[in-house]
Amino acid sequence: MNVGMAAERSGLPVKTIHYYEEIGLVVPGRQPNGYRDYQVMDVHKLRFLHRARGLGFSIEDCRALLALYEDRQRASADVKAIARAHLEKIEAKIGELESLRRTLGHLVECCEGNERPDCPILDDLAGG
Amino acid sequence: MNVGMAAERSGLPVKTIHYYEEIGLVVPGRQPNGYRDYQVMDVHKLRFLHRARGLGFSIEDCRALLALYEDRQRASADVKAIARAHLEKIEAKIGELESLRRTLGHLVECCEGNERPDCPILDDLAGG
DNA sequence: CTTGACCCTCCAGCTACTGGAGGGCCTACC
DNA sequence: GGTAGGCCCTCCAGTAGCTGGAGGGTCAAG
Repeated sequence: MNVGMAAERSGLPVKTIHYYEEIGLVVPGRQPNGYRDYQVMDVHKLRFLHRARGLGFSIEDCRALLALYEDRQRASADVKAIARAHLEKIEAKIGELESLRRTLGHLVECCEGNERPDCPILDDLAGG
Repeated sequence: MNVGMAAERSGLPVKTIHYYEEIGLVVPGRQPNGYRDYQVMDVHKLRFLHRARGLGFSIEDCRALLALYEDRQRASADVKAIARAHLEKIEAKIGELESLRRTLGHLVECCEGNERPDCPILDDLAGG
């Protein structure tokens, strides 16, 4: 199957699929005319990547997950370790953003937002 | 003052200060020997950038905020608009990450994490 | 006169794509 | 047979915001 069809079935843009091939994630065969030739299993892997990236896993996480996905012998603990590490990163990021939201929200509330030049937001940025 | 001192006083790495010069955010004068020469006001601006970047404002937001910071006539509403737009982006990002956390947290809980190959995480990635 | 700390410029790389140029292939229609 | 449009190819450059390194110059102390 051509790359356009693989894109449609996996939900990934063609350019992204090219990129995944370039970095060795999913490398299809080629048709006699040079066009990429995707098998059903390749499309499964692309969909897997689509979903995993959507959950915020990094490319390197995805590479590891894909290897585990293809390894019928792997222990579920290996997968869980990657997922849990990622979950921790997400939680840290949420904590960070919430702290930002508090600070910035406070500043926005304090600012009159009128024609006058007095602005607690700039004052904070300058002085903090 | 040399870039090293500006770095120390602003809290930014030297490389970052170079970069901010390259993109025209804070452009210092030069000493006769070619070294960068930072004034007190430049350091204020660098600290301003340090704080604003720490609050997650993009470089282009920072450029706008810095222009407003230098403009004694500006209305506080202009600043507030940028801050509020940024706040909305932060809130959207938090919402996204929380949804990720729920999904991923659920998967991690469901996974036995043992020596066996059955793994709901991979099953979800493959089938979702 | 040498050591070490600082400074300079320029280039490459990171993440994960995205867009475009400039071309080939393939099918259908006139 | 010619052409229009849609697909495909490779290669290069750019995005954000730095970061690291190479290869060199400058300066103060001992």
